[in-house]
Amino acid sequence: MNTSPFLKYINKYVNLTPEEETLLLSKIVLRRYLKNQYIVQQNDVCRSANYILSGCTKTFYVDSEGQEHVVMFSIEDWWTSDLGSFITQTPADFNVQCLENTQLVQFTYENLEELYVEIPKLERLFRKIIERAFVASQKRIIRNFSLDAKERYQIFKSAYPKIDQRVPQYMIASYLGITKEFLSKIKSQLIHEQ
Amino acid sequence: MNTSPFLKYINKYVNLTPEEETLLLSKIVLRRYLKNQYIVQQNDVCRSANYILSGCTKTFYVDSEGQEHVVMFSIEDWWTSDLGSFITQTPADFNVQCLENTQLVQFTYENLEELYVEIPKLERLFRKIIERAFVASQKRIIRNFSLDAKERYQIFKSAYPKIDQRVPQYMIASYLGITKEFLSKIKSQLIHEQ
DNA sequence: AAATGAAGTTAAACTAGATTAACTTGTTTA
DNA sequence: TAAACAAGTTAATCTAGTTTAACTTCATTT
Repeated sequence: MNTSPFLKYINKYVNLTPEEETLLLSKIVLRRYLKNQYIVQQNDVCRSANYILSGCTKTFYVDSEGQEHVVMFSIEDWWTSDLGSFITQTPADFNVQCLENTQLVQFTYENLEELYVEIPKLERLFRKIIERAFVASQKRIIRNFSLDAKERYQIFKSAYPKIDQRVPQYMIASYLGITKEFLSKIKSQLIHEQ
Repeated sequence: MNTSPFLKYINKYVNLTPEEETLLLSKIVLRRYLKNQYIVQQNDVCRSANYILSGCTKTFYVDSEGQEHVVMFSIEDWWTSDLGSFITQTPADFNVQCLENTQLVQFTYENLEELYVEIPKLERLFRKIIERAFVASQKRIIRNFSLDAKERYQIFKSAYPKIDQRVPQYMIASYLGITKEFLSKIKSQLIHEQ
């Protein structure tokens, strides 16, 4: 597996010296998961923060009625984890499952804590990454309240055109907070509209 | 205004030396806002990250139809800002308005950037704060999809009993993503249920 | 003390989206 | 090659929550 996309990603945020890069690489694990394998399971403690080299995952919650709710999709060059479980090392609320064969850069909790001490610049890196993730999450809350399902679907498609084509429609419906039947109706409306 | 609750808050996350505390205090501004004043206005660049010493704010978005959508409430010992605007120094998506007379500890963008360099521990502080905020935001998205309005209201009341009593009901309805009329109906149901 | 107006309530009519169920299409397995 | 199954579609019926509108309370202004 090739770590250069990962180092390139890191260097967009902070400039690491060659020694720091070596140290960083010594504390990660490269790992392959097959399609349908779980990276995290609800109620287990999430042991890793994961940067995706290739592949695709969904993060989802199974409610008391057994219904799945997709929180997010993650693809190459982005992160996936149950962050709440990871940072507190307590049982996870969410499952993270591979939708394709997936290659990851994994940080264990302990290694990441050590890295924060050894390379303080990484605090800045992860601060910035999470700032952006938080902002995106707040904007999504607002979109869910101020837009109807058709508008949300159109925004999703233009924001994540790659995901729309790689992922089953019923999961996209779940991400949008609607049923697969209603997504189907929206799509046929969009086709017949023009 | 008394900064000790603020320093106590900071020291829950990181231990500052007396010199670092002095430096930190030299780069903050203490400021009072009156009820109804705006700390941030939609489309202005958000100039400050704000820790609340006393008072209460709402963060809200006005959509293209002129409808208000409350993103969050903030009270003492918590933060308020348009983080997306603040970190990128671009126009704000949200308004932040005081619901009571409010006392703030304000960081300008420039001062906070300087502080991150002068006291790298603060990177850790803000990383952790934002991690927690992000986790809460993700959980809220899931609640909005997996619970009905009555359940969301009950969770809101038990999670934020102080806010429920300090804030007009129509704003709480907006935060929950429902109309004030429907919140009214839910409340009368809850009364007549037992 | 009357008038204005913001916040909240109640109830009838309405709609976005859910539920149920029957059907299609493509894929995997026996 | 048929059977079983997962993913998606269509359509009828149903419901959680919206809209509209009339009314109540209480605080503020004149």
